[in-house]
Amino acid sequence: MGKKSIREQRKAEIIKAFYAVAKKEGLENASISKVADYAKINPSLVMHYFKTRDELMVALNDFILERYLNIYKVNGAVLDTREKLIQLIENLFSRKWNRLFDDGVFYSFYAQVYRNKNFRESFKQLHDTLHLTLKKALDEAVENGVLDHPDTSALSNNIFALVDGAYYYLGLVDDKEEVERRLVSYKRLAISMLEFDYQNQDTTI
Amino acid sequence: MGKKSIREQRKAEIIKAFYAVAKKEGLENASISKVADYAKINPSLVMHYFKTRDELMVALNDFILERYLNIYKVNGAVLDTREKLIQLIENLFSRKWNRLFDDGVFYSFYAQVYRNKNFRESFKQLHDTLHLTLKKALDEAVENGVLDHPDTSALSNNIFALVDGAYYYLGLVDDKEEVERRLVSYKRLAISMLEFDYQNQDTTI
DNA sequence: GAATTTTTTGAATGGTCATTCAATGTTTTT
DNA sequence: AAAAACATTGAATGACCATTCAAAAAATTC
Repeated sequence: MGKKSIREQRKAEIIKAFYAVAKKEGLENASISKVADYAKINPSLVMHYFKTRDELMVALNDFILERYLNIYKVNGAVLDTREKLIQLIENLFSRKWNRLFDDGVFYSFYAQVYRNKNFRESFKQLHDTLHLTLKKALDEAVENGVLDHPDTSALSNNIFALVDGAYYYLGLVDDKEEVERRLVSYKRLAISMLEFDYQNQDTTI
Repeated sequence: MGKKSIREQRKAEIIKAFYAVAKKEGLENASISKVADYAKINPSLVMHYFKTRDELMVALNDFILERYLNIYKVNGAVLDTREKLIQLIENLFSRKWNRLFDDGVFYSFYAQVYRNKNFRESFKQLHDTLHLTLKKALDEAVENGVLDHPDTSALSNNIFALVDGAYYYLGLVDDKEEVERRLVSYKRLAISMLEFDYQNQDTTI
């Protein structure tokens, strides 16, 4: 009895409108009215589905984190050759091309991590999931004899540090050729990290 | 004739108040009134020295970038021993301890890089300066025979990628012991990057 | 077509925002 | 003490903000 609910679709629409406005004008300037305008609905409708703007923020954050997770989704490929392993590493650096969300919006949310414990925890959980996924892939490579490394967990973390740092800097670069050049350098370093001969390393730091 | 101007000191005070409020409540919530309250002056006085809020933003950004530059200021030490070189690299990872500004505020500004070309350019210039400073230090180490590396420019960029990525992730970590553990791992990797034997590396990527 | 449920609107709220402007205070020089 | 230059205030502006609420519109069931 009564009208069929389209609640979830509407909410999704609103979140996407919020994202679109934030992308264009910055998260801090994405107001309820602007979002409603963009979605061609009444501002009250936004408030109907999200009691406060904060609720909308959390929803957009979840939306972004979900997309972020997809970016690094492991293609089911079995890591049984050196080439596939290298391809996996290189894919980590190609966020730019299959990017599904805006870096400006992402870093705006990231900035909140320092003031909001909930944000911090969900961000950390996401990143740890990503790191763990890579670790598992590396473990598979070890099992298949295409990688020899004593600590795949540390290796995974280190590779991600490089990826994150790379994109942090590349966000500042306009020149596409410079971006390409840097990416080659970063990728080469990441791949060299697979090789590193820990036995010869001085551990007395 | 007339009153002595205290313009520059007042402006500095206001910028610091702006920074303090932004640190506490987030950049997006740091309004003129709140800044004036914090500085115990009238909101109009803020507008007297900064015609628009945007002008205040730019001023705070410059202030932050300046501090950021100081963090990595090279201690005049001559890089003539292996230990000093390693110490220099390790210092890059100790932002946490001599941190002079808030990461939340910093990343809020960084997020603007994606929408504002002026911000992007000043950020890039700052980072390139930092990278170049490290490169010069590495060159000195090469001259003094404590480092053997074919491309100190790339090495400098790569080390910074690791530093930036490291702090990106560490911003998510509450547990101090975990931070320490990670730092050790990152530092070890950075130092191992000094060693890397490029002659043996497969360059057909 | 009445009852029910959900969607959607439109008008109103009070608060805060950045910004303007005229007036007042304060310090220095002559 | 007058004049000049600068610092500072306080009141007012209109725009926009998130949020509330009651009413209307639409769709589904009986």
